[in-house]
Amino acid sequence: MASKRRRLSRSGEFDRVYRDGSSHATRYLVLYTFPRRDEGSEDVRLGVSVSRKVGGAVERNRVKRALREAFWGLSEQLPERHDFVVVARSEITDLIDREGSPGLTGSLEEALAGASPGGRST
RNA sequence: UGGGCGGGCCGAGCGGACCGCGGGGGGAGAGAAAACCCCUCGAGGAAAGUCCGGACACCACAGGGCAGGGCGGUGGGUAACGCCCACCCGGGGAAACCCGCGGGAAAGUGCCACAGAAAUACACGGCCGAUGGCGCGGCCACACGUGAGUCGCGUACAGGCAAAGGUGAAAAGGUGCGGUAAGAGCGCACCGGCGUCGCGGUGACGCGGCGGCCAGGCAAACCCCGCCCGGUGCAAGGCCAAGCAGGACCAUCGACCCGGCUCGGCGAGGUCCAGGUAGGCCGCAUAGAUAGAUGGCCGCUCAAGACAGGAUCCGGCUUAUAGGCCCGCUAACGGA
Repeated sequence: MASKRRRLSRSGEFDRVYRDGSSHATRYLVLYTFPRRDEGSEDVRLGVSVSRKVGGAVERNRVKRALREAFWGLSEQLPERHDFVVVARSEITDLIDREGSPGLTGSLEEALAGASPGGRST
C-alpha cells in the first residue's frame, strides 16, 4: 500500500509531469505519465488535480479520495519509477454518482492502456 | 387543540472484532529514514461570504495639524465593534409582537421632475365699491357753469385679499364660531406643531401650565455637530540553507523612508538594469495540513438526511440550509 507518501507535493513536480510526460484523456479524466530515471526510489507517485469547475470543496475532496483509491487499487498494473498526474474533468461527478468506484477504475484503466505502453517521453 | 407570535436546540443515529485517511506517542527495528504492530486525537452551525471589531506581526518612534473615511435616538454590556440587552420615539396589528442607515432643515448653500399661475415663492381664473381716482345724479356754495364740500349709484384704473377652484407627493397648520368691503391666527375654542416653565425619569422622553402663530420636504445633496480611525496583512513576518556577476545613477550639502499634503522625525543606504535562487523550519494552536486529512461497503432504526469542509487565532454580522424537537406568549378565526 503505502499510498500516503507516494504523492507529488511540489508544483515543480507537477509541471515536470505536464511538460515532459505523455498524456491520455478520457471523457472523465486526463492521465499524465512521466518515467523518472534520475532518482533512486522505485516508487510510483501520484498527483491529483481537481479544479473548481468540478464543484465545491466537499465535492472536490470526494473526487480526490475516490480517484486515489481507484488508482492505488490498480497498483499491480503500474510501471515502477513513474510519476502520474490525474486531472479530473467536470463530468467525473456524473460517473461517480452513476457507477461508483468500479466506473472510476474502468476509466483509469482505459487511460493507462492509452498512455503507458511505450513509456515514451514527449 | 388547530392557528398566530417570539426564543432556544439538533441537524441522521447505532452496530461491524470490515477496508482506508491526517497528526501525535509507543513498540520492534536501527547509522538515519521507510515498511510492520499497538494506543490516542481528528471539521461546522454556518467551518462560507471576507462585511465589521480586536489580538498578533512588520513598516526606525507610530507623533501633531489639514485632507480623507466610518458611526449616529437613549442608557448599559464588552478587549473592541457598525455587535448584544433594556428602554424611548414613529408606523403597523385585535393581541402576543413586528418594522426603522431614528443627530441637526429658525448656520448657510443647493435641489424639489411631470403637472400647475406659482415649489419658499406666486396670483391664472377669481373675490372686494371700505379708501383714492373716474363717470353720472341729488344737495350745498357762488362771480351760473364751475367746485376744494357732502350724499347716493356705477366702475376693478390705483389698491386690498389669498378663503373657495384647478395641479401636485407637497401650495405659508386643521375644524368650527366670530369678524370684514372682501378676507386672513385678525380674535376665540379644541386639536396638531413650536417655545418656555414646573414635575417625573441617569437619559432619550413623558405629563401638566403658560405664551405667541414665525418655521414645507430632501442631510443614503453639499454641509454642521458629537464620537472614533496611521498603513499593510500570516503569501504578515522571523530564522536557516543553497546560489550568481556585476554595472549605472542618487545619497550624510541628509538620499530613501515615516499611506496623501504639511509640520516634525529618522540617519546610511536607496533606485534601475543584468544575473542567481525560488528549498527547509518557525509563526501554527491539547484537529493543524501545505497538491491540502473524516470516506467506502454491509445491517437495522427514524423515515429517506439539506446547506456544506478548517488554513494565523478570537468576538460579531450576513448569506445558504431537508427535516425535526423543546419552551413561553396571544386568543381574531375554525372546532369542542
